[in-house]
Amino acid sequence: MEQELNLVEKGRIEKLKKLKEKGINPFDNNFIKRENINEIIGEYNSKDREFFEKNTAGVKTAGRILIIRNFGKASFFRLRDGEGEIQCYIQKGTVKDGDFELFTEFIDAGDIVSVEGHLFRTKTNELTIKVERTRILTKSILPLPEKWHGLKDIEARFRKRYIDLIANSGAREIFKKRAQTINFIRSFLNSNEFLEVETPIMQTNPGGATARPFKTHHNALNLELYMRIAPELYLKRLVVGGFDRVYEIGRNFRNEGISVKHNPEFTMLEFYMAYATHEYLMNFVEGMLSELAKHICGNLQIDYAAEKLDFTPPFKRIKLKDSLFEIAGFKPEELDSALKIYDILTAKNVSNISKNDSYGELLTLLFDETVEPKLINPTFVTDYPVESSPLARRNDEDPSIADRFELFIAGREIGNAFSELNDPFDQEERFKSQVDAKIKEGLPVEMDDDYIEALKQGLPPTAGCGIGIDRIVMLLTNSYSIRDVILFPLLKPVNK
RNA sequence: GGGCUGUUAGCUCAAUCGGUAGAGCAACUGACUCUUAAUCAGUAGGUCCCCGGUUCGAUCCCGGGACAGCCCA
Repeated sequence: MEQELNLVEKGRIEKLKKLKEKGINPFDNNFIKRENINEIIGEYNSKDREFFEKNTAGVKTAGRILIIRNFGKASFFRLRDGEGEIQCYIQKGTVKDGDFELFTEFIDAGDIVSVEGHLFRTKTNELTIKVERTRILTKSILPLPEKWHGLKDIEARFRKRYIDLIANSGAREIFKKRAQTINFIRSFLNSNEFLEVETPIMQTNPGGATARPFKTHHNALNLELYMRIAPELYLKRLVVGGFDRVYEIGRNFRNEGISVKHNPEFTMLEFYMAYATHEYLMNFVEGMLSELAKHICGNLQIDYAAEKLDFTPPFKRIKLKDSLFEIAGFKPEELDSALKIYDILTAKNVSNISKNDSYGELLTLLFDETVEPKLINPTFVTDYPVESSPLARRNDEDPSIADRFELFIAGREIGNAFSELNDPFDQEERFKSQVDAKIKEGLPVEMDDDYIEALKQGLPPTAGCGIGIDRIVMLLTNSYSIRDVILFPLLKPVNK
């Protein structure tokens, strides 16, 4: 608060005082709009000049002034509300005596004002409100960013997202599309008889994925709690309970690195469908995403960075091992033992590998390294080794692979799905080895006995799928960084 | 975690091979009743990210730190 005020602030505070002296509240309330700006545009944009000469199109709206162009005895300004933007024109003579001077003296770009008047078309045929009454609703004390370049500074855009949203229409568009994406997915699932549910975010035993959780504490119970890393195990309990189709769209938390692809909190869709298989879900996901792309982008082909992504179904499908041959170009004899793969990975400087890793785990790592970045168009990869799929059902013909697929788009993992393992004894065994492995990594896990008990109660044959919403929104909005699609991404605080 | 880059006026950016900085927009004053980044004339505005060091003198050189971006692991 002791900071030096800049000149603009000083001037605005001076205006504030003068307004108060005149009995005008610069932080007014009690204005009800009759119409939003996009309603005005929707109704009158098609009407020509003659229409406005013959008819009086009265409007009463409000918004933030973006820019003012002043001409002595007249003034143009642009007004924006939540959805729309329109030009206004105020002229000495068309407003009450003294109101024009009040406007030019005290109103600045950035202020929020109400506007009442009639529509007309300017010389250049722009739909414009001729202002007859205007009132300041909120005085803005801080200046807007530069009108032409907007707010460019990446850090400032994230820290002060409200300015980014005022100044950069691209940012507004991204978050509208984000909302539309979630709405679309929700209604798609609802219309397929899925039930939306909410499961615990604070958990005593974080499971359903391999990741470091955030820790928190409940005071009254004196209980260590973790922020969930996935909702999976709770959602499947609900399928046991008889909700055959459930989904949750919600925040997960992973206490790991931050990158253009990772934010510590991110949004996932997980849905579970009883009496379905992972094969069935591939078709289902394909349908959902292609309709989503069409709904959001108006097209099945969308631009992403330098790539063109084609969401036309059917998506390419390939077995994990085949992809190493066909896409990465390995020869079968190069990958016929764990040791050989280990050597290839070591040569590629891949860290976090060990000679004790199983053939399947190494194969998956090699896939991540060599195939994943090349999967540009939507591609389902199937036949994952069972070792890297601890919650997935074993394939009936080949028990070394899981009935699972992952979906890749633009070189990134977008979704992960499988036929759920519902054999409580197999699950218990796999949990045990998973728990051992996690403990070795120092992760806080224990056996989820309650989940095993739920499976003993009987989980119907079920398939489930998780889709990263942030990453989907990145694709649909051509965003390079996850931070562009999260309103308030995590940043370190700046110490003063 | 490592490497590279950046941080200068409210915003977008210059400049200074070491002599305390400049433009456009925004602001302020004046002119202007159809503009579209309005125009014209003028004025004011700076902890050059922070802390040390070298130096007669540091925004610039050196060391440390903060935050951010990109790349790598």
